[in-house]
Amino acid sequence: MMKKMVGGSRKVAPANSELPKTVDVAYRTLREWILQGHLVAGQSLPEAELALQIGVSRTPVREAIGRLSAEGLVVMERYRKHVVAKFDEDGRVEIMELKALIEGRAAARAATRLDDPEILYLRDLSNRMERAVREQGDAAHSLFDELNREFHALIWRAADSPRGERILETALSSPFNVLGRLDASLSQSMERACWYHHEIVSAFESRDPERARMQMIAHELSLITTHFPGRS
Amino acid sequence: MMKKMVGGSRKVAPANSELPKTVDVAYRTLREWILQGHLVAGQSLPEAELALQIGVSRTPVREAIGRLSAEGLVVMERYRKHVVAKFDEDGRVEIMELKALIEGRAAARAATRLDDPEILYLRDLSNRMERAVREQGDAAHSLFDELNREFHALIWRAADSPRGERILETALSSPFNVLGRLDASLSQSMERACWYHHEIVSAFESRDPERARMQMIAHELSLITTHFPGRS
DNA sequence: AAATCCCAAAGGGTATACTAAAAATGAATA
DNA sequence: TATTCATTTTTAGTATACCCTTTGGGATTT
Repeated sequence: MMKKMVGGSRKVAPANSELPKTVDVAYRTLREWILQGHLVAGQSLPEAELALQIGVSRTPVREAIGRLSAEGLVVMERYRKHVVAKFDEDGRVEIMELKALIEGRAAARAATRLDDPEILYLRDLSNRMERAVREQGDAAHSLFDELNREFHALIWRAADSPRGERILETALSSPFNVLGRLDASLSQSMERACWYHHEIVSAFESRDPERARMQMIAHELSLITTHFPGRS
Repeated sequence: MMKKMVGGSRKVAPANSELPKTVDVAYRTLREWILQGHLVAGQSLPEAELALQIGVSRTPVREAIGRLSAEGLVVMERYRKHVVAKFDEDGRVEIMELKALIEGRAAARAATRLDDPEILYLRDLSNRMERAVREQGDAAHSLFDELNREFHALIWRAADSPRGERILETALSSPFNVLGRLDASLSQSMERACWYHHEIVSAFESRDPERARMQMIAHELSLITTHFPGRS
């Protein structure tokens, strides 16, 4: 059989070196779609179709799915068919517990590493979150989310624990970690979170690692009760 | 055309062939090479050459490297060149601390989930490890390693925490977790491990999750002192 | 002689062709 | 009509061609 002239793209990618790799585009896009719920649990992930939708070829889509599979957000069903992972209640609780442990360690480390201005800033963030909830109620959600992210991000930066951080944002990221999923008593759960935030900042002010750890763990575990009221 | 598939598959799976994918071969091979030290830290990973050595094409090698990169065992240097990750002392300690937390949780869960025969078997394993060290000294190393693996594996099985287990064996696996790396006082560190093993089993016998957690954490953290004597 | 530039080699990134296996579809028969 | 078998279609796995950027050595220039 004669070898044919295969492959080779006529219209090949731009010549910009700072251009994001298409595999990263595919990865971020798919991850976003899964976390946002545009791709629901159990849904299959046909490579060709996704490639078409994202606007790249199958290869980067494949690699992206491989990475998501390594992270646990995608699993292989029977005979090599990739589907969006479905998390049962046990799985969600497991993730939240592991998250609590790792975030607790980050808080403990941060307690001895945050400097005074950073702690002041955390107190400020905490106050702003509380004010937002008090004044706007449920409507404070998106602002609260942003401040909350900043709060935790600053703690992680001080914790100086890159591997822990990476585990958190890959293996332990999940669509249900966002507070916004609570359909009922949203402002109540935000109020509770504010309380824990204040306690955590107080522990930082005392430079007390174990107190910071415990409050952070309690904070994270409280989300389990919020999401799964019937849980022990 | 818009017809729903009424039939579905009544006939379930004919004999599944389950042949080994080359990407898995590449992944396991590279992982092994890195963990065994055949590929040293900082060494570059030329796709074409590795593909040739492993006996597959570049594509599966690429995917394997991508997964290893997601796990942190491989990093991208400047201009998209993949190299074996190098772990400094801080990185190793960080991994061991995270490992301690997660194994501690597994022990706590196992304490209420192990049944009597399993606990008896753990006691037996613990005794056999101790005897091996007492009778053979440093030479007990490989036997000790095997029994130790079995010990921890049984705890993990009882813990019923698949995500925690997976995090441990991907993000937290590293070449330096093996006890065998200690050039000096190997039998001493094995003796110490035996002591902790006995304590852990005792905690299981008392069905005391927090005691099991603490002993397991202490066990894992003791490895830090063993590997890095100067560490606080 | 040192610095610079050019060209070629090397290697990674992407797209696509090819292959094989499983699911879907249709046909044939009881 | 329902079941089973064969064919088609779809899709994942793999290999490879071709693109681009980087890099290093040697030639040229100052």
